[in-house]
Amino acid sequence: MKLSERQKKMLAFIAEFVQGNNYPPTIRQIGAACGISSTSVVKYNLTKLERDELIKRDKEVSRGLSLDWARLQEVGLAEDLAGAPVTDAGAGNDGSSFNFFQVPVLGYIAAGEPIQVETTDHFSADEWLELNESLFRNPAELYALRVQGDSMIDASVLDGDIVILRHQERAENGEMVAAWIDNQNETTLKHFYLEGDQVRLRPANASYPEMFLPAADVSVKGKVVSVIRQLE
Amino acid sequence: MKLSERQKKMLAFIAEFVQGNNYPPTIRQIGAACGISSTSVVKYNLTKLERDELIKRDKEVSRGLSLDWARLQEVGLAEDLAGAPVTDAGAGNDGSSFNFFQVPVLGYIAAGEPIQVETTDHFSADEWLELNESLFRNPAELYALRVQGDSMIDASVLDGDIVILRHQERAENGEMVAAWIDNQNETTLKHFYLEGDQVRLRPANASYPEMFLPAADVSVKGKVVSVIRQLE
DNA sequence: AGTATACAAGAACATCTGTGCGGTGTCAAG
DNA sequence: CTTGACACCGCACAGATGTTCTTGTATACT
Repeated sequence: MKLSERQKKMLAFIAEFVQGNNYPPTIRQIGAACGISSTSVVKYNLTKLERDELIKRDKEVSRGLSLDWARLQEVGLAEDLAGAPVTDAGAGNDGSSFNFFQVPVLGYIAAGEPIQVETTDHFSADEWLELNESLFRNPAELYALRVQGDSMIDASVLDGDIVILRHQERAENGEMVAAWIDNQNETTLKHFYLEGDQVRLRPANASYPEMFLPAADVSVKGKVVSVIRQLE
Repeated sequence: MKLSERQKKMLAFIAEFVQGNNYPPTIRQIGAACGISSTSVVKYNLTKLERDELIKRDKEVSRGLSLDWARLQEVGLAEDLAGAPVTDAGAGNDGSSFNFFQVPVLGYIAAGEPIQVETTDHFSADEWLELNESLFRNPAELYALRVQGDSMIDASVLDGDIVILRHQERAENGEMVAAWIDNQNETTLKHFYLEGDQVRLRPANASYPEMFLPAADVSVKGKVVSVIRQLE
């Protein structure tokens, strides 16, 4: 499955629009935002996206579409979309009288061996955390992942914890990040170090090896800003 | 501000519909679900709700409405809307709710040497956490404390973490609790073990000693149900 | 060349959907 | 009794919106 630039743009716009308006855009709005003059072309691409199960659509229903965050996470797109900056016009002004906000829980991330992100049964597409705004800045850039594995145990991040990440492409050395490894199609949770043109991904567990990769093969998907653990 | 039964039903239906579909219902769908035959009546009541700022509406936009959960919470309606199924037209039901609540952060608790803490005065709480109800049951019993010290570090609870506790007098052996030590007027965070008529309070850090006390001198103030850490 | 496939445009079409307006019944105030 | 606000109903209508049909342009493969 390969997405065209246009389709990615559509996904980004939908994500952004929904976040700003609390309801999805119309075909024509998508077209306008993505520079597509014809409604049929939008539908054409929407159908593609639906075939890939990246979105869900209710036929003949106005604004009857929603993103499938589980799948998006699976193909490594969710992180980009979740932190999408709200730039475009038309997207909403919400009164922002909210003093709390929602953070999408996108799925699982490997803290042990990098694993294919599986978004099978455990994860319901719309799981959200509600957080107090005072604790975070720029909540729109946040998303959450459930930790799978124990490789970050020495950093006091345990299997099953929820990590909250801020979407960003760059990280300082030593920060805990979600890193996407290109040729392995995997996202993993590690300490990040840029050393020349190499990236070192360090687990916080002596029984796991460090990973050394060409910087070009690693993209930072976000930085961990919070850890939440449920004990009961 | 007083809402009619019909308006409450409409709110409940909207909440439920959005939960199940990820997009809002149309005026006609609301009407059908709430036993309103006329679209204008729906609009009539919708306008009322918007005047009270319980919902937000974009005029001339299909499905252009959204609930203002902040306000709903404010007027104490959020709880009612959470699980209330609307009998008529079934939208997807979904156990999860949008309910959230506040947990008072009461102060500091010692994870090293015991220090004094006040656990009764909710109103002087210097800070509140906003949490999603889906994560917890019986939120009224919850409160939070900031951890001071590193004696629980082996349990992955660090200095500065916030622990959320459920208020309860009893604990199972091994659970992490906030324990009040009578003759010292102190509360401390420890693993709890009842051994005969003695209580053993075990830190999760080899450099701190266990405490052995008469059961009569120790009262459990609550059990840790969650740990939250801010990294930035 | 011939054919199949992916992508795109534009216009016509069929619904969907919010709005507006006239009308009904109730109820309390004048 | 009359008046007026309030809650409600039906219905017509315009504008919003998804779908479909036809046409055109590339590209890859036979």
